[in-house]
Amino acid sequence: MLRLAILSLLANSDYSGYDLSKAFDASLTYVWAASQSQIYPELHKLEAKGLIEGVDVPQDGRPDKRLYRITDAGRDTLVEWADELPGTYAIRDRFQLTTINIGRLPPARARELVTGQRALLQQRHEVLAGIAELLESAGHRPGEPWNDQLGWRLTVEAGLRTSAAYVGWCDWALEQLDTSAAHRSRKHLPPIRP
Amino acid sequence: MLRLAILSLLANSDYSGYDLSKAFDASLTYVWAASQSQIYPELHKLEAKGLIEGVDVPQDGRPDKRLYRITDAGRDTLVEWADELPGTYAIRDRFQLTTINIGRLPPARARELVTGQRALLQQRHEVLAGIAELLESAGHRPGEPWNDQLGWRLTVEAGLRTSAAYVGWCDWALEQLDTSAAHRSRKHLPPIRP
DNA sequence: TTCGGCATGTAAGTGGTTACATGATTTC
DNA sequence: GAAATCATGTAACCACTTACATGCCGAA
Repeated sequence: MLRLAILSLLANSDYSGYDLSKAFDASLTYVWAASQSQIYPELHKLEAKGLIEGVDVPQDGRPDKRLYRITDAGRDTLVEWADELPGTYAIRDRFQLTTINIGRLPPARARELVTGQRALLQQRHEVLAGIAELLESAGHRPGEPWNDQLGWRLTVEAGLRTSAAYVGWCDWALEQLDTSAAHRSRKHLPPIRP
Repeated sequence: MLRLAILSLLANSDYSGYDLSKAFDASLTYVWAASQSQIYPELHKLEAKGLIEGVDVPQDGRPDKRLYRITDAGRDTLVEWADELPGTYAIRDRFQLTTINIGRLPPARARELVTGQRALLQQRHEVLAGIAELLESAGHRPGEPWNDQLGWRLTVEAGLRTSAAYVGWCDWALEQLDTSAAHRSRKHLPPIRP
């Protein structure tokens, strides 16, 4: 699916491999993570298929680069790939595997882990909020007439809502952990009565 | 991370490879998807490491099976693996790659895709709600004293909240698509004035 | 002079998917 | 008689990660 992600970016503007990698880290990571070392080989494959074309751009003061542009065939293929309704929705959330076993850890450590995850998600939410503002100031606001770019705003909103929900869950989970831990300590350390 | 997922299940009860695969499809899929063909080799690896041990159980009327049980070393390793705070949170949401490009599709098709995704997430939410009820009737309710299994309820709640948020997003997205599509048709088909 | 940024890559390894193979039993 | 369920697996392939290699520039 990396190809779909790359074409989605190249459909808006030209990129070098390096710039693509930056663009992934800056925004697309929140939907589809990709590492540098994946991107270069994928660009070669896309060019071999004629979906993008690269031009060598000499630069002075810094290394030359190869700028890629999407072709007409590339745009057609992008639409084809996007136009598939997936029959399943598979997630893999590493942190939830920890959560399942969180009761095997000491309460203090359990708290630490959830707090850490909360920070990650909170930060993600802030970055996405920034992107949403940028998009809005660039004219991508709800209610726009139908156009090619309209999907970006929707995707950012999905990220905002799911990360907000996740942060909310973290807070709820912390409360749960605290009450459960309290029950245990009450059992083990009953209050002293003079 | 599949090992973590498998050990998490085996920590609660014994399973054959086949049963594990079923258990994944029935519940863990919503956190960590795994296919049959992955599970068998992984079980061999875990047994070779001494984290689980298998016993051949002869059966009549159906093929013999090999039941796996977690070892003490396995429980220790499970806790070690669970006790890692991840520094990043990488998602890969295929549908959002479609969403980015949804403005390139005809409005009717765009609607169809979001509606399809909504159905998937709605179903996921219902299955998770069923699991939550099961857990609660089995005594896994919020406020329980600290225990090994307490994480399951938390994980199910995370699934409930994120899928609910996703369904909410789908509804919002459908509204957005409708208003954008309406703007377009108003442009192309201005109202007739006698 | 050392580090970070720009720019492009390779190699080795891990993780995961899809499809297939086998074979008995039960259900439609 | 065909299909689904139980049960275990293999093989080929694709996707992704981590680590490394190269080389030049500018800033601290």
